[in-house]
Amino acid sequence: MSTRANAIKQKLELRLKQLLATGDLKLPSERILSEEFDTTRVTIRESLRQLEAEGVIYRENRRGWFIAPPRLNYDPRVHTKTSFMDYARQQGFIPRTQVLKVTTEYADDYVAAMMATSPGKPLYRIERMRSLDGRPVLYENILLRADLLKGLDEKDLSGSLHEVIRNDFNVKIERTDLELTVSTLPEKQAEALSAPVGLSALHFQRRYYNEHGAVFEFDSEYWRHDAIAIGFGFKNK
Amino acid sequence: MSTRANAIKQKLELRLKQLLATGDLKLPSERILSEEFDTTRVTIRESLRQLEAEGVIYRENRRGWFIAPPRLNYDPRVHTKTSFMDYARQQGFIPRTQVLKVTTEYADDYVAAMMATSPGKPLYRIERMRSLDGRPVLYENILLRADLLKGLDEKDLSGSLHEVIRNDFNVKIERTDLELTVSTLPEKQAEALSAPVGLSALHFQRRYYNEHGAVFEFDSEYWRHDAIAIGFGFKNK
DNA sequence: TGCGCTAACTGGTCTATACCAGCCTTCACT
DNA sequence: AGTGAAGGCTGGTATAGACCAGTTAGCGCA
Repeated sequence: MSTRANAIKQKLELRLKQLLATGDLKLPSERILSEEFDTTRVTIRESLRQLEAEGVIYRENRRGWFIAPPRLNYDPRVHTKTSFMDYARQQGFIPRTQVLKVTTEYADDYVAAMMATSPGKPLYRIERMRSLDGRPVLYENILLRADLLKGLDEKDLSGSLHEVIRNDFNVKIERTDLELTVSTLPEKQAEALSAPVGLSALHFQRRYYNEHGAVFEFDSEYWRHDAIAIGFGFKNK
Repeated sequence: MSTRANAIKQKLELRLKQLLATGDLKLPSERILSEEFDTTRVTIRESLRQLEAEGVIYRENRRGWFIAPPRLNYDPRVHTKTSFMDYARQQGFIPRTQVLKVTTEYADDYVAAMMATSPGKPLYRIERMRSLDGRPVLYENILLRADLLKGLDEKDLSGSLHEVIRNDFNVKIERTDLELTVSTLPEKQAEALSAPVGLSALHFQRRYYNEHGAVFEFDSEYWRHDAIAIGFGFKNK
């Protein structure tokens, strides 16, 4: 394209390479960049937004723009077998899980439908935030059937949830299904991740079935779009 | 949030419901909206961009903003078995495939590495665009080992590619791996889809292996982010 | 009736400017 | 040395206005 913003974007990409070479991960401020490229902040921001949407750079609220770290490679199918903590470490990240809230509630119509159960069923709700190398990347909202997992809310939930379920409860994870869409971070999630509201995000919805075909867990996860690459392989029958 | 753009976004969501109720899928123009909400086009556009990023609305170049149609539900694992045409029709869409370009070329270093073969190998390159109900949603760039699929470039490629491979060639699709990231539409892809450059997109990279473990096909696909929901289920071993 | 030009309308891009809100460094005082 | 207030930095949001480039509908002429 021959737009101003696009030309600037390409020049910025060169600058990023230079920065990376010197090990500097912080970009100059928008005002400095707009002087350097002889344009206004609005246009510079347009270029920066493009690079942000590509996952090349990201911003921290009122602190500045930074070069994006490598993505976590993620196979959604191993979620039940290998914990987040484990495979993040395998890829050289320092992962952390923070439990934000654990509550008990009762299924409303929507949740009851999603979990194929009846409204009013008691549920545990767990909200967690996970980070890589100190950078928050994932917000999860987990709903669990309290009648099938009584006492789970008093366990240590800062590690692998499925390890806890496997070890301390008589529930077998038989089947999983998931839906994945590209959306944006809602307000609450954005705040928890200290990310701008409306940042592009990958939204997972997951259902876990026990050996009797009942949904005992229903998750909603928001990942920063620039923090993750989904990858997996399979045999063709 | 208490920002102006966010308040307007919420009001817009109400307007969208009203429009949907009357069956009208076109939004009023930005100028009219900015008068209606007593603000400037810049702010209105910010609200519209948010809704666009969520996949609620989309725009057609210099024609206006429209309410987004339902997403195609897509299981990336059935790609080899069921064709795009078939499962789109199953979900009530009218699909169309348009072959943009078919060329022969030789593997460069990057492609050779991705296909685990040597540079210089002859390849067919197929570029296709696919649409649902007349709306372009997918751009694909397919690279195929010409030595393993000699003559493929002269077949009818406007239907299922893997059906052609299955029926007319002695190549068995044994295994697939794929990587999926959120990115944006590059210039060429955006043009082919008549979409704005930089629109959020789902980027697939796929590798197909034959029964001898060789990569005979390497794909790069860009989907409009608002046109697709990835969904699948699996058993936990 | 049908064709072609025109003019109005659409979003796309850009300038220039202003003020707000949170972060961070500096420096003076204890 | 430790503490705390101040001020300058950052991005975040908003206004007002301009011109560009395709789209579309309408009008007048053949």
